[in-house]
Amino acid sequence: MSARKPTIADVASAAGVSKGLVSFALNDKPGVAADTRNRILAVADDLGWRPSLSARSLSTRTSFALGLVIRREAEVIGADPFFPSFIAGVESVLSERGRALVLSVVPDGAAELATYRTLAGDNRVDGVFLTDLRHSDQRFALVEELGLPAVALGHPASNVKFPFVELDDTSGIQAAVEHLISLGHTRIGHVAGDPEMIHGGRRRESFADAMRAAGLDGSLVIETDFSVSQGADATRRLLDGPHAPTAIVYANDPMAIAGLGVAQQRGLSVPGDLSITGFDGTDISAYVFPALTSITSDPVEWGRVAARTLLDQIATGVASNVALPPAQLLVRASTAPPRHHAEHPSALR
Amino acid sequence: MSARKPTIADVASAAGVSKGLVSFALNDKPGVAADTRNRILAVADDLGWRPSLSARSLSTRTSFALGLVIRREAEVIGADPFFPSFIAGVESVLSERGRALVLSVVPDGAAELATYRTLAGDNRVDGVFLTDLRHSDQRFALVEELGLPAVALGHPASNVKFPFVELDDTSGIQAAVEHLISLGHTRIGHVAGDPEMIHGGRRRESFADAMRAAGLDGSLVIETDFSVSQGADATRRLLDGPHAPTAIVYANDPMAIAGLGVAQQRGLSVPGDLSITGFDGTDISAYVFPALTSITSDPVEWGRVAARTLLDQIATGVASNVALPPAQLLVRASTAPPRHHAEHPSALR
DNA sequence: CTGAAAGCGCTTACAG
DNA sequence: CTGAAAGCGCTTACAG
Repeated sequence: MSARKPTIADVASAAGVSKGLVSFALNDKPGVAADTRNRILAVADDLGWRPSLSARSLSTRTSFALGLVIRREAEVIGADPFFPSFIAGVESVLSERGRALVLSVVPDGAAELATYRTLAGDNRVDGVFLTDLRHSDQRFALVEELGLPAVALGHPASNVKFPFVELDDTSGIQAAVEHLISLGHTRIGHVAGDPEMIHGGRRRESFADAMRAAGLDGSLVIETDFSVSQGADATRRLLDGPHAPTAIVYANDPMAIAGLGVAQQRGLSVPGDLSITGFDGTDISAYVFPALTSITSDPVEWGRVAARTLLDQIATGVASNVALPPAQLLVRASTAPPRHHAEHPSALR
Repeated sequence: MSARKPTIADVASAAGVSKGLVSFALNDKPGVAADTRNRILAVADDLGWRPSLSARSLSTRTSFALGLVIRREAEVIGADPFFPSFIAGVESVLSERGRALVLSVVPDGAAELATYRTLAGDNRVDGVFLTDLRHSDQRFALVEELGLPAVALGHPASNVKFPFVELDDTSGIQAAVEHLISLGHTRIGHVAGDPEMIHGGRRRESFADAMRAAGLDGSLVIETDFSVSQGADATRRLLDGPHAPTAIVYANDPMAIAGLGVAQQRGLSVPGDLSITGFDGTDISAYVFPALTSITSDPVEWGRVAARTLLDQIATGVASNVALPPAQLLVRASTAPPRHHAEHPSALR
């Protein structure tokens, strides 16, 4: 009824105990008789007491929040649907545990590192998610220096002291290449992502490995920064080259959609003249024409598991690495036998 | 040098003043001689003192953070590139003012309201952004009840006590309709967004108004939830109807891209048989084939201005509404005269 | 099993 | 213009 929010002192006096005991009851500490504890909690509930977050933060040096720093250039940020889904997964875990997500979006590496420093220095978060891992990633040393608990998405290149949650994307790329080969393709190109990023580089290697395993030339690769515009550009260069591919494996869906646009603009039929595969199985990839064969993962689940892992790491100081189910090839309409191979037996398999 | 982070007491004793004076100097309060102030600040800098956020929060009841609650169903969340860009704009302002962004993603209206309550009850944020405004939006009463400063994106339907930052999208829709009419189209359909949402409803009205102004039938409208799948579905229904349109105005780009897919799947040529316009001018819309005529706004700038407005509102209790430059029609390749009107004079204008 | 008290690191009247 | 002290609302040894 009073305008003032009730504090722990109000609860203590209403329950006829000391503030300390209320705190113990709240935090499930031992040393409180069961019925005393229940009485205290009932009184707290009656009064509508919500323990003050800032008071708890000050005495426990805990912020009850987790941090996510996204480093993306303005041009790339909108096209990638990974983060919204990932964040939805993270949120589903945090909300039920009374934690909040602090999000930063930064344009470059310097701002990224500065942001982690500020987050840690302000005690703004209790731990951070590390996404878009890079080779020789400076964040690994930084979070250690800062003593900031962390969880990485993907398999770090070097040994690190924090847990990671990985989702194998190599088998998906391999499956895509094998699928194309089984359709009769032999000249297959790859529009790769940013080679600085571990997952960009690894998808590229998986492509090369799969081609090599089939005795084919896997050097038809163009690197990009994962952006739509570079995806379109890479497609043009591939098609203009001396050995134009009959199929292209893209490192993400937005680039594949841009590649589809380039092909169509040139009057090439997809998949008749050119087969195309994407990566991520985004919503929209099912609705372009032809519907995109893609490699699907589950970013929402990735978010959930990463959040749980980070929370464990913070609470106990240790958490085990998790391997999520690998990304799966989802065959839709953008892949078919190459035109001059249409009657090839392998196409009938 | 010490492992312990310096506190205000360390700064005070090092500078030979009281803690109170350090606080006054830090917060630019009057009553500190200029050279004393400079000396204190220099000492603080020397010691590498970072005022504790939680201590400040506890005494000032300020969190130095802003909240954004995004209510989206899982299916829609990934496809809409608005939020990543908007957030990047918000961040650019917050980071330079030492504020953080607390982000929540919730699946439905009940969770949305509960989240605002928690954010306010925990004093987790000093104010909130209100996006995706609805008619008779329950959040308007809620933020008032909670005493939570807010800024709305778009023009609220009712009178509200907080400022809003709007971006006119009606003139863009009108320009699109007029553009299509000038090309010779008379049967124009509209794949509308969620009618519950103010911007969804308003785009629909703008469409109807523009058609009416030209003496055309503006009833060829199908409502959706803004999702890609419903966009595709609405397109099919429009094309299957008794008066199949020769042009369709979509309420967002992802639906327009899905509509393009549907048209192509049916063997319709775009823009030959069907002209299409999108909304938002997303990156990818320039790379599909044919490149999408769309209506472009500037979500990054929207984020910047909204953040500044909310910060003003929090600091001073008032802030003026802002009208951003209206969304602009960007004509690309997905619009052309209808085939049987190709020789119509209006097409040559 | 319970209580009284100090402490977390700031801010802010209040007195000089 | 400056200092000493109380207060924000919790948690946590410490003593019983």
